[in-house]
Amino acid sequence: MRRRDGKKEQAIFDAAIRLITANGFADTSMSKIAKAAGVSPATIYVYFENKEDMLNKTYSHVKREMASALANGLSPELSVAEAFKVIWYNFFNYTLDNSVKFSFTEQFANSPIVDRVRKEEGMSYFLPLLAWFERGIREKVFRNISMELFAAFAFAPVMALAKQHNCGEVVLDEKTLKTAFDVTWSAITR
Amino acid sequence: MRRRDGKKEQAIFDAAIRLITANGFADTSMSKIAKAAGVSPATIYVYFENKEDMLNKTYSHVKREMASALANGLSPELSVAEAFKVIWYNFFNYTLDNSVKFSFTEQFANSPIVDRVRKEEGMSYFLPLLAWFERGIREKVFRNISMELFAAFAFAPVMALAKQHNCGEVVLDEKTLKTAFDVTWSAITR
Amino acid sequence: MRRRDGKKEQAIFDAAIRLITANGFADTSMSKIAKAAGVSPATIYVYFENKEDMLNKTYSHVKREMASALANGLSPELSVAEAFKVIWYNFFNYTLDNSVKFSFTEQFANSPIVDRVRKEEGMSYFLPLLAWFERGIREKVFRNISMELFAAFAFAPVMALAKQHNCGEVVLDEKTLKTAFDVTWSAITR
Amino acid sequence: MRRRDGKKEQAIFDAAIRLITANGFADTSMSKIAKAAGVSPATIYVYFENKEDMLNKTYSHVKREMASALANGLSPELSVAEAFKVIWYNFFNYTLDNSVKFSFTEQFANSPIVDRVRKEEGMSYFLPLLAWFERGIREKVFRNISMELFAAFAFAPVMALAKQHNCGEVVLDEKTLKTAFDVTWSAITR
DNA sequence: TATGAATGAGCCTTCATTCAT
DNA sequence: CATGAATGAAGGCTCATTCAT
Repeated sequence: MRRRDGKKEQAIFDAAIRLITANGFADTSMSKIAKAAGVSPATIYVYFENKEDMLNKTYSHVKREMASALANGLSPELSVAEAFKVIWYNFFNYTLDNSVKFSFTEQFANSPIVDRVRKEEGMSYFLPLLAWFERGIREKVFRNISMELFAAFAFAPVMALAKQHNCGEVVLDEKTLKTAFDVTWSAITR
Repeated sequence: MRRRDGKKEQAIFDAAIRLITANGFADTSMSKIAKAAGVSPATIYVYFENKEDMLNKTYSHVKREMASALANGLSPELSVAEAFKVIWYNFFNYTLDNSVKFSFTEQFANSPIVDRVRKEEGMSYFLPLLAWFERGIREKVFRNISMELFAAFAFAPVMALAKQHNCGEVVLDEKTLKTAFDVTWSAITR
Repeated sequence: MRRRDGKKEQAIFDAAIRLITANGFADTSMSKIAKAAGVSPATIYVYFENKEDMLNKTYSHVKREMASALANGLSPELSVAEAFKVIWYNFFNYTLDNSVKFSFTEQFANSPIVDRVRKEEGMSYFLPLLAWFERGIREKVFRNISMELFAAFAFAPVMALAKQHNCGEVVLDEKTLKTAFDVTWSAITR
Repeated sequence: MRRRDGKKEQAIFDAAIRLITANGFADTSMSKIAKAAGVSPATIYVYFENKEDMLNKTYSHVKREMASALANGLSPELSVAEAFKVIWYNFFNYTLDNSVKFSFTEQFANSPIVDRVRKEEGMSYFLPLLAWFERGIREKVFRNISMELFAAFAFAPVMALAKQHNCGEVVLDEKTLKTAFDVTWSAITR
């Protein structure tokens, strides 16, 4: 008996992300995903319970990868300011380098298709970053605001710009990026 | 000969916004919209060419209404600072009072379903507000940044918070709102 | 109160013949016919009971016209041979000059859509021509065969050629026509 | 993995031929064909791309069978006269024994529904018979006329009579058949 | 495990016909 | 008489999922 084939699962993930991002969840049939992944439609049901389960697992998969990317280069020796800068640029770079995956997750940010449980699970991957925020408050580097407010001002503008960049509506060069960071910094610090 | 019934069209708009926001575009059948609007499925095709056309026209309809709400209370005598405050609070209030319509438009912000033409048309309704931004730059109230950067920092955080509020993840009381405005203001001004 | 408008009825006939010939009966909607005829769909129901009735009446209309065309130039003084030649060429010319109407009737020759009653009515218009056949038998010009056999050999080949001509598969020049007539003549005469 | 079931395809062919001949193409729904064939509507789409493709393939299927029937009993030793007689009677017998299939093909002889490609493919099955015609010309048995004229006079009357027979308008007994053949023979020979 | 065949349910859309003016 | 709006019914087709191998 063959074991589950990790490569097949990965191929299904990749095909699903690509097709769903391009055409939307409902307009992406299991057959198309199967064909793009090089497997039979029935094979998908070996790895996932059903279409919704496949989406949820794919969503988690991407979110975990994304959270991991954000933490890249962080170390306890860094100052809060340095750490924030690292995270902020990591975020920007991830969205630009992985625009398809980024768009994929954004598509479900306000959608009822991905269930609440998975979304919270997705959030949880980012919790380690939260420690930096709390330290920033304690050290009186950041404004004394709630985490939600902080996140909204620290990352929502980045995401908005990244989306526009991926659509080709805006060009984000080195200088613009620096300006964006400066504005962000002046918003969240005392 | 019967005349076209504006009430029917409005009923279709309302039903479409409500159902599509709740279940997504693809999972909202024309039959369900028709039933919710109290008309026959075929009647929808009297007012719209097809499902996609219905979505596009509904999108425009909502965007126009939204832009109109944002301009409420504006007058040329206001200072830039006053005008911005009016617009910002108008925006916040609209998203809170019309959470369904706001979610509806957000659902298509990064989706290929609503066509580019309609999105640009939707944008155009907001152009009058642009004049205030340009005046703010001229008067050296705002930072000297591009309109895209400005919009990202002035409104993306509001939208992020509004979404969380509508999901029940965050409570936006008077005080929080004031804080949010202050942070925004410190971000975009010199 | 206005009386029924013959021009409208004629316009409906013309549109129906043209569209049904081009696209078939079932693929020609009442709305399309109405639009092509420059009237409202509801207006068609002033002149006809329903779609089937419209087809049947159109069919009769064309058949009567066709029978009339075949008799053109006939007169009692002609010999049987002369009369047959007139009819045969009339038939040929009609099919070539009125290829759309000819195709229209052919479309229903073996179809259950036009009812039996109308088909027999259509046949009846051709009865006057039958007298010439009987006279030809009596005068021992024609073979002593049944009317059905006679019709099959006298006209079926012409129709087959006319159809091919209208499809562009065959070119019928003067010389070919004469040959065709000669072959026909040698088939049906003693 | 299940294998494709030739019996299912044949059942679909049979049901389609029967129903389309009786009610016409447009008035024969895929559901009805499926039910008559004892399969699910969706199953038809396993074997055919769409309704039109199903019709085209069914048409080809019948044409091939028909051409095969016409060649039954032919052998190179036969004289042209003998061979023609064999073919002619084969044709007649086929139309009488397979009146439904014959009507089926006739229904599309002058219709744009079956595409040109399929019609030419259908024609091609009859090409082997063409050799006999050419030999008949060479041996100066047949008149020196084009193939189209030959076909029109050799077979169009047969077809016309067969149709009337199938409608019950004419009875074709042994003697009538012989007469028909004699008339045909006198038409096409010198 | 892996797969292509098979399917019942459902969707978008069209249409012949009627309604109301 | 004339008409555009309105509609219930039906059709072609797709799809998520299961079957049988």
